[in-house]
Amino acid sequence: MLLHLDPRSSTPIWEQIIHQIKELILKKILLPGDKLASVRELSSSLVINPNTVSKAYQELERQGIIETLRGKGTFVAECIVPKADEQKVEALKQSLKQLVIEALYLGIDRTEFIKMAEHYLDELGGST
Amino acid sequence: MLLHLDPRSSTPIWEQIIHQIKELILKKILLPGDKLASVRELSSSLVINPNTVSKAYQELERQGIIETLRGKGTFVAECIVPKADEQKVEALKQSLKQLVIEALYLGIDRTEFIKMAEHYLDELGGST
DNA sequence: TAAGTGTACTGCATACAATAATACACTTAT
DNA sequence: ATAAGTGTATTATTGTATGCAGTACACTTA
Repeated sequence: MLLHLDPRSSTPIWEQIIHQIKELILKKILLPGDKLASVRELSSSLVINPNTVSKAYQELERQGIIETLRGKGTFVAECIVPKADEQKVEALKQSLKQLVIEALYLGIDRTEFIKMAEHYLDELGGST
Repeated sequence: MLLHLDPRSSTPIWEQIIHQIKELILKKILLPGDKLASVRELSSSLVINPNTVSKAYQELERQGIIETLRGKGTFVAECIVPKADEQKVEALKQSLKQLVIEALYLGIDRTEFIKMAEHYLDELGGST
């Protein structure tokens, strides 16, 4: 589990952990049933507080992405059937809109933006 | 200037103001030279503190999107030539990557995501 | 002169992130 | 049984960011 944290980022550490674990799962580097590093292991290797790792794991479990067994550890859950949470989809659309606005102000044109999106969709298995 | 704020959002009010003004400019609803509502006007109509509006205007001016003349008011600047700020482009790519991850976990597939992106690019004049 | 601009500053309340230091409940291996 | 390793819970503390309140200043226009 090689995670790269940026302490100077404005996004909280526990969110960075969530993002990267999700990415590893989408890329099939972490497979269903795989054991994650323990709270104390990960917190020690990242030199952060155990509570911060615990918070990330709890949120991932709340989303059904990992499962935790007391005394045994935390594991990648089976492939989840994504439920169309209309509220979250709407929030994602707003984020996408903001991203498009920022891109246009950075001089990124339509084709370039689409190309970037396709790149990440391919990288993360968006067509599987 | 019809702005819609969400006090319960986690994104700061001053950022929400920035986002919406940028959107109005991209949509050509606000044109170069147009006068924006004054700090006190806008803060009064939105029922927020004048300092919050001032912070939004200052950031917009720092980005070269509006111009402010003391005692006269703030105005939409001339069309800016977007400079390819490599650092900001890189940050935007990371945000896009996160957005793709979230979308996939929400069950949004490749074609649907691309369709959403194209919609906003069209709406905001990404091909002009 | 008066009213309307943007700006600057202090203080205050609130919320969140992150840490520190413990303690608890459970599982596994010895 | 015991010890070590799991996740979890609690309390306290620190730092940072947001937002508001209040006030004051400098400038432009009528």
